[in-house]
Amino acid sequence: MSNRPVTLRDIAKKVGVHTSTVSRVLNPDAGAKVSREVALKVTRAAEELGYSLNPFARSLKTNQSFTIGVLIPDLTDPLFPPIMRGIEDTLSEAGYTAILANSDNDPDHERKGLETMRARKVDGLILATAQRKDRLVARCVADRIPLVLVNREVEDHSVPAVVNDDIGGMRMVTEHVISLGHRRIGHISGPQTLSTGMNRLNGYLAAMRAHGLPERHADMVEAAPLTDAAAQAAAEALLASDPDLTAIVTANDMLALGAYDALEARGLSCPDDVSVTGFNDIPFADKFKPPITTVRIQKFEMGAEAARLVLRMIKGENVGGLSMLLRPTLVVRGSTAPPRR
Amino acid sequence: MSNRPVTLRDIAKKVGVHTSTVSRVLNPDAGAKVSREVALKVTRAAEELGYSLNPFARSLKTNQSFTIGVLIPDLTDPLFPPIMRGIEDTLSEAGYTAILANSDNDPDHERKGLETMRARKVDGLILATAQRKDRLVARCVADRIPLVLVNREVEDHSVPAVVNDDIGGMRMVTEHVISLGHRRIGHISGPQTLSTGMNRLNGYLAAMRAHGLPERHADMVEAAPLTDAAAQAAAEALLASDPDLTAIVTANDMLALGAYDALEARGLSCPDDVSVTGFNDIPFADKFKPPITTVRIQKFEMGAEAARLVLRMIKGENVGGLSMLLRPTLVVRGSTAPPRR
DNA sequence: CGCCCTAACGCAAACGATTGCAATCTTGCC
DNA sequence: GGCAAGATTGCAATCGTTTGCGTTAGGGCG
Repeated sequence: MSNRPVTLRDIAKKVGVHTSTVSRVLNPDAGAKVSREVALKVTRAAEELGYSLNPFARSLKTNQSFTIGVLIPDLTDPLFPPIMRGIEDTLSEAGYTAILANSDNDPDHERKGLETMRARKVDGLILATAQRKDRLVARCVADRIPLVLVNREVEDHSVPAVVNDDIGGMRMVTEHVISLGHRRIGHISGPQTLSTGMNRLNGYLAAMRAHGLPERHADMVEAAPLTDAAAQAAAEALLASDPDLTAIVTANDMLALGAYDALEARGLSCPDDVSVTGFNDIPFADKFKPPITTVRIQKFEMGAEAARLVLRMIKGENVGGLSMLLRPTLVVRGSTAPPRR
Repeated sequence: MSNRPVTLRDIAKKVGVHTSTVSRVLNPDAGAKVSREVALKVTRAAEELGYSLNPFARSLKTNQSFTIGVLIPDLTDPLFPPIMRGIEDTLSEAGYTAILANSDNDPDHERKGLETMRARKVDGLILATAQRKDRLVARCVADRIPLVLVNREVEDHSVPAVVNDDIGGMRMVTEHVISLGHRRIGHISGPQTLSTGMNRLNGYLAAMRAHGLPERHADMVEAAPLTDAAAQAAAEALLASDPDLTAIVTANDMLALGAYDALEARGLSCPDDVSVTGFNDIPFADKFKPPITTVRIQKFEMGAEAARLVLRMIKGENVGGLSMLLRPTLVVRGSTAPPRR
C-alpha cells in the first residue's frame, strides 16, 4: 500500500473513464451531464479508494481559496470571541474557513494582517477594525475584494456593514437612567474616530435633548483607549468637574468597570451614590458587583450575518449599499437605581 | 494594464532568463546558486512588476500549506483567546497561518473540525481538546501528522504537549489556604476525563496529605460541565454534606464564581465565612467581588510554545516525548482569608 | 433510411510554481 | 593550450484539477 494520496486519475483508471469525467461527477454543481451509471461507479470508486480532493490543485485552477480573512482588534477583548464564533460557524457550514489576524489597534499590524490575507488569496474579507475614515478599507474596495464590515462602519456607508443600532441602544439605556429620575448624567465615550464611539455619544445626546436636559461639555469625556484605566481617569475627571453627577453612562462595559473603580476610589457606591451603565453586555457583565446595567448587542448574530453577507458577495450577488442594523436590547441590572436626592 | 496577476514567467520574460532561475532567486533558502547580477535584476523586476507568489501553485508542488489547524473547545471560554493569540502571533512570524475550529466539547464537532483541517491539508495540528484517553488524538499520531497538545494532555504522554504544572499549581493554592489556618477544605474538581481535572484534584490531595489533613470523600465533588451553574450545584452539595467547611478550592475560576453563587444563596459571605479559590486567572478575575485568589497560568506563552513546538516538528526535528511544563504562580486576592473560628 | 440534434464522454491545454538533470560557461591548473 | 572541476542557467516534467471543445453514439423525425 503506497501512501500516495488518491487522485482523480486513480479513480478514472479504476472505473475506466477519463479524469475529466470523474471531475464532473464529483462536481455536480457545475451542471455537467453525466450518465447515472457512470456517476454511480465513480462515486463508489471514490469512496472505496478513499479519495479526497486536493485543494491546492483546485484552487490553482479556479483561483478560489474558500477562505475568508477576518481582521479584529484583539481576540482577547471579550467582545470579539462571540462575533468570531458567529463568523466561523456560518462560514464552515458553507465550506469556507476563516483566517484570523489581530490588529492590536496598530495600523502597521493591520496593514500586515491584510497583506498576508491577500497573499493567501482569501475570497473575501470581514473587518472589525474600521475607522470612520479608513484608508485600508478604501484600498480594499478599490481592489474590489468582497468586503464587509462588522460592528463598526465607515462614515460614508460606502461598504456593506453589519452593525448594531448604537444610537438607538445608547438612547435606550440613557432614557432608562433618565426615567429613574436622574438629571445630571455624564457620559464616558469611546474614540470618536470609530462609528461606535460617535454613534453612542450621539445616542446619549439625543436622549438628553429629547428630555430637555442640558448637554454640558463637562459631562462628556472620551476614554482614549477603550480600557478600564482610561475610563477610571475619565470618570474621575467627570466627578471632579461636576460633583453633582448622579449617573454615568458609558460606551462599553469595560468603561463601566473603570467607572466602578473611580467611584470606589472616591468612596462612592454604585448605584447608591452614582448609577453606571455599560454597553455590549460582555460575558460576566452579570457577575460583577454590582451587575452591570447594559445594552445587549447580538454578537454571535452580527458575526453570522457578516459571514452570510460576504458569502453572498462572493457568489457575485450585488449587495451594494446593503447594511444591516441589529437591534439591541436593554438589560437592567444592579448598577442603576433612582438617585438619592 | 491587464489585471492578470504577475507570474514567474512575466518576470523571466522581462529579465530574459528562465522561470526556474527566477524561482531560485526568489527562494534563496533552497540553496540554489544564482549569480549576484541575475539575482539583482530578478528581484528588481519582481519589485517593479509587483509580483506576488501564487500560494496554490506552490502548495500544489510542495504539498505544504503553511497552515496549522487549531482545535479548541470554545473560543468563548475566556481561557482560550489568550492561548490563541500566543499561537497566532508566533505562527504568523514564521509565515504560518492558523485555522481554527471549535469542538463545543462534542465529539462529532471535533471529528468534523479535524476532518476539514485534514481536507485543507494543514501542515500540523494543535489540539486543546485532548481527553486523557483520546481516540482522535491517537488517530492523528497514527497518521503521522505533526501534532502538539496544549493545556491538556493524554494519559500516556505519548504526544508532545505544552501544559501547566497543574498539580504543583493546585498544591500551591491549597497550601496557601492551609497556611491561612483552614483545616476543612473542600474541592470542586473538573471532569476526571481531562488531565487538568485529574491533576488539579491530585494537587489538592497532595497538599492535604502533606499537612496531615484528612481526605474526606464528601469534600470532593466534580463539576460535570465546567460551568458556573454546575459549580454552584457542586458547592451546595459540599456545604450540605459538610457544614463545617471553611474553604473551597476549585479547579478553575468559572467554578469559583459558581461557588460564590452558592455561598450567596446560603447567605454566607466570602471570604468571611468561606474562602474560595480559582485556577487560571482568567481576565476579570481581579474584577469580581471578591477578587479571586487563583493560580495564574501562562496562557499566551502556552500557545506560543505550542506553536513553536509544532513548527519544529514540521521542520522534521525529532521532539519525541518532549513535553513542556509551564510554571504557574499564586495570585492572592480577596477571596481567601483566615477562617473565623 | 438518412440526417440532425443532443447527450455523454474523451482530449488536452491550462493554472503557476518547483526541481532533478542536462547543458553551458568560467575558471584554474598543469 | 587543453582539460577537469565548479558555477550558472536552461529544459522539461510534474503537482492534481478544471473546462472549452471535439468526438462519438444514439435517438427522433421526416
